[in-house]
Amino acid sequence: MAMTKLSEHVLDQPQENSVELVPGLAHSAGFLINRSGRIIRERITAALEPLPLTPQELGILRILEARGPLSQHALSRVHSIDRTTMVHVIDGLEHREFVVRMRNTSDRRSHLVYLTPRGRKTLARAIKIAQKVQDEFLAPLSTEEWESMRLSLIKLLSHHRL
Amino acid sequence: MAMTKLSEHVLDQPQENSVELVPGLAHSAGFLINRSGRIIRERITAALEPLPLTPQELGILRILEARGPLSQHALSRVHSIDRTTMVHVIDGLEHREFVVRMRNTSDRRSHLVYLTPRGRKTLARAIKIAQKVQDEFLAPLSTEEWESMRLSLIKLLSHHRL
DNA sequence: TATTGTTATACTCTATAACTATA
DNA sequence: TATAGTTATAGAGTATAACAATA
Repeated sequence: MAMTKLSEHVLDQPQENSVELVPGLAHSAGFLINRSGRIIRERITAALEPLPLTPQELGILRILEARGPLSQHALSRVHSIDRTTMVHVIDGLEHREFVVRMRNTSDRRSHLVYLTPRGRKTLARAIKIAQKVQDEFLAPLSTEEWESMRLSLIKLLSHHRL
Repeated sequence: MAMTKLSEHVLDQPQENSVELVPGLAHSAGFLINRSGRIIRERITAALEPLPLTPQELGILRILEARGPLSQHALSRVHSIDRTTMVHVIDGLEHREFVVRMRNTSDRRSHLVYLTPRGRKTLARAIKIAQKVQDEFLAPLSTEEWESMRLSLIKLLSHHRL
């Protein structure tokens, strides 16, 4: 359980809310986005732990569901991690029987990664759990506020081609 | 230089833009926020490298400037990292003479961390550099769009007390 | 020659546990 | 007893370099 404990630190010292008291940080995109990202990532990590699945693995299962079987290298490009990192991630998923590697018959250098039925089932559960955490996290925003923020984030990602 | 290379991976394979092609991820707050956070963090990391300063260290210098001298433990609470991690961070900043530790005369267990003149000068340079990276990162958004997103992020952070 | 997957290795960031000095 | 700082250690996540198999 290598969860960080971002929440507990400050909860008992609410007067030290860094956003309110450090004006510069309240205007820093890097601070605001990364701090928010850390909070939701921690919560999703904790919520998915019993499956067990990490947020990163959830992302990979989602890509496989949407795009069908992919080679490890293609998967690592879509997911923006190094192919050497992907080896270990797929090792873990295969060990839990959420995916299987199969030789690509048309290019025997590559392995195609397939979702297993068990992987699909776990994916469905994980999506529900992540959705619930997300709803709680986004609770302070109106539907319109989140939709506006979501579209802005997609604009940023599209523009920077990632 | 242990920078990740999020940009380069996909730039030569633009058709594999994961946001556009994986519908589930385009609605995932965790994915969108963390991916955006990673991009801006990488860019600020690269831009601050010559100072040298990390984004995390920049945050600490900003807190010290806004709040005055703080103990390491107080600083670790405001910045939401463990006090044992803070030891190493302050070690690094002190080694570059951006801060100094001084015994707190009213509680001799604690060290107060002070910004040095050199630290202030570096902070000023770093803020300018980070601002430029931020402006480039936010370029696809209108002023109103970023302001709306900024207020939403602050709402999220305030609500979750971090 | 170039690419895919792999292994070995290392770096960064973070945490936990146990210690010392002080309260 | 409790807290501040420290040290030693470990884990997660990521990268680079070198290699074998295949194209």
